[in-house]
Formats: sequence, structure tokens, C-alpha cells
Amino acid sequence: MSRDYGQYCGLARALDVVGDRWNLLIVRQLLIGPARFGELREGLSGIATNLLTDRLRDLEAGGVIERRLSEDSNAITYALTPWGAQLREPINALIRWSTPLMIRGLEGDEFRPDGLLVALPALFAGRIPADQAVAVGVTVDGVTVQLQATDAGVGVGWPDGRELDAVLTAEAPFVLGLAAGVLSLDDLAALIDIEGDESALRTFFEAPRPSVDVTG
Amino acid sequence: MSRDYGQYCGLARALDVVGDRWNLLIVRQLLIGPARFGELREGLSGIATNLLTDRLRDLEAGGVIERRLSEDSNAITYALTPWGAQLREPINALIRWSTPLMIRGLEGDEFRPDGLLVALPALFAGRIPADQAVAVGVTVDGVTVQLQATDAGVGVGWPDGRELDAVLTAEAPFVLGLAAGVLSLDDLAALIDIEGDESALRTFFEAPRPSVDVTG
DNA sequence: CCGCATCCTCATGGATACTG
DNA sequence: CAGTATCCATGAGGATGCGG
Repeated sequence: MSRDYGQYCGLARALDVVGDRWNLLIVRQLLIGPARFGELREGLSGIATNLLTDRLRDLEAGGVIERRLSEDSNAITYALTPWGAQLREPINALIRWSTPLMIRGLEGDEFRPDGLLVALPALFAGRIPADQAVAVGVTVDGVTVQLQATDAGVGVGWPDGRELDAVLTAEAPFVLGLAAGVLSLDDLAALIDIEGDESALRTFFEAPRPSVDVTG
Repeated sequence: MSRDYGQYCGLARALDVVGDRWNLLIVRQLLIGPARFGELREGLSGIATNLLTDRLRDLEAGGVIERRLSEDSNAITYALTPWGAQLREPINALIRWSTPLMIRGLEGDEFRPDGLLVALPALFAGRIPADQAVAVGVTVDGVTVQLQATDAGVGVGWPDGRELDAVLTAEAPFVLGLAAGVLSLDDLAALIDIEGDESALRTFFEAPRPSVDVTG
């Protein structure tokens, strides 16, 4: 690849920059936060190191990411530029579109809980669940992610020490189906585990959210 | 490519289906409307025929497109499935993201006016410009596209015979900059040509629209 | 270890010619 | 017109090496 489409079309030009294999997955990792070379390699399930080097150079030349030398020099950190960070919207849209592919289950694919930090905001995008200061946890593969009601919508992140009103423990496909609104807590009653105030969970998982289609 | 990422991640699974080279551009063409093999080949500026065949098969197997045999058989038409048509949102998001790349100008790339039928709805996405029954034309490369105020937002299409309140003639980058809101009619006064009621054009090009960043 | 370069193999992309 | 078949260049993927 790396070959330009040669079309004066927004989609073609966007793909000239981020369409190469691995590029958008690198951006996904950096949407979680700045990362070192090795962290990226780890989060991308073992991309070949030469490819990661190439892609990082391409993305830097394209203005999507930047290299930062940490204070003590010698340590290079990769981070999104402001423009690169705006890829969150296209990526969120692709994540919502992929819902029919996700509710099929893992099918042998590798699951990394930090992916929830990108997937859950995409599925909850922009909706405002409640005025209350509700915070719940979602535990997948033994790792807990915190959902928190904010004025702007649902905030997603690692637990920040605050008390959780409830914790939902479930397999990854169930969590994503719940977040996308194609599965309900009642549907999954026998397959999930809930501790604490179940109504706090319903605040999140029964509120309106971006429509996704499951026709696929 | 065609190789799966092997990650249980919405973005990775989406790219497993539409991430191969040419795939999203094929979807872009089909967002304009169903098309024959030769029309796709034409609209993709001469993609190799074997690649087009491969991609069409992949997309069909992935549930994104379907082959329709026309009534008199012998003529195959390709069209998006309902799920495939939902790629409009991710594609729109990428088109909005690409604005900084587009306002740089053509730079030798091929421009096809039918691309405006996809680009303009992306840039006007969802906003409601006016209650009036205003319709204007945008002429690029001698081809005119019609913009029409509707309850749902801006409707974009080929002229349907109705009388146009105004016609804007300009180079493609100017039209896209105007639609994205990073250029104004006043900025471009000397570079564009306006016939008819200029205020009708302002109804479209000075209304609020999705924010795009030009930091790139 | 971390960041990257080099080599090698093989799948994929791309251009052309060809066929029903 | 709608694809196949063929050939070649390129890129992906994996292993390894190397300086810091």
C-alpha cells in the first residue's frame, strides 16, 4: 500500500493518510493515551516491529501523531496531534457499525480490557443518562472499568477510587451488547453477575443511545 | 491484506471487513446508488479489474453489498445491504476529518463531480438550514449539483428540474471549504461566480454545521 | 529491556492481455 | 461488457541483529 488513490475525494485523501494496515489500530491505542513503542507493540498483539516503525513514521509525517522525548530524554513517547485526536469520531462510528460483528462473540480473537476504554464511549456517545452522580463498574476478564454519569454523557475510565454504586461482571460480548443496546440486563440475567444497586446499572444500560443495526 | 487482526475489538473487526484497500471507496460509490461493474471501475479511476472482482466478492461475503441480477438476467448490479448502507456515518466522519487535506487543493488528483453527492451531505450533516423551500445549485467542472433545504437538513442530489434560486460556480476546493465552513462566501468573493439570489446561498453556506478542525 | 534496521519468504496489489 | 488469467512489483509478516 502506501500508494495514493490519486482522487480528489475526502474519503480517498483520509485513507491515503490512515488507510494503511495497522494505522487506525495505532490511533485507537493512542486514543487511550500516549504510549511508548513497546506499549503499542503489546497492544497491537505483536505487530512486526519494522511495520510499527514504518507506520509510526508515516503517521508522524501525515500529521496524525507526534514523537515526544520525555524529560529525561532517551524515552520516546508517541501521542496524537489535535487533528489526529479528531479521528475519534470516525473510529467511534466504525465501532458502532461493527456491533453485529461483535455480538457474535470472541471466536478465538484476543480480547484486551483496555479496548473497553475506546469501545464504551463510542457506544454511549454523547447521551446524557442522568443528573445523578452515579458511578458503576464493569468487570471483564477480571479487569474493572468505571462508568460515570456526567453532564456531557457517560464518562469511561479506569477506577479512580470513588465508591461504585454497582459492579457488573460479564463476558466481553455481553458488555458490548448491553452498551450498544442490542441486549438488555433482563435478557442476560442468568449470564451476568451484579453486585450493588442494580438500578444504577440500568441508569446506564437502559438509557437511549446511538442506534445500531443488527441486520448484519 | 485480507488477513484478520485477530482482535476482539470493534474497530479491528470493522477493518477486517472493510479495511482492505479500495473497499471503502467501493462503498462510497454505492452510497451514490447501485452500480454495474463497469460503472464502479470508472468511478474508481481505473482500479484493476481483478482487484475489483476480489473486493466485490469479499464485500458480498462480508454482508456489506449484494449482487442483484436485473430482470432480464445477464446484467449484474451491485448494491449496499442495509448494514452496508450504515457505513455512511463512518465515511461521513472520515470526510469531515479530511477537510484539512481537501482545502489544500487538487494537487493533480482526479476530481469527479459525483463525489460531491457524498461529500456535501457529510459536511452539511444533519443541520437544518431553513424552513423555506430554498433550492440552489453548485456548479463544479461544468456539472451542477442541487442543494435543497428539507426538514431533515440539506438534501443533495442531481438537479430534479425545479427552479433554482441561485447557482454558485467555483473550483472544487472552494466548494468543499464553503461546505465545511472553513471558507466564507465573502472570503471567496473574487474567486467564485454567483447567479441569482445570493442570500439563498447564504442560507446553506452560513448556517451552522458539524465542526471541523483545520489544524492539520 | 527499547527503538529500530536488515534479511528473507510469501501473500497481495497492480497492469496487461485474454475470454465468454 | 464483465469479468479471468497471467505476470511482476510491492508490502506484510516473522526472525534476527545491533547500538544505547
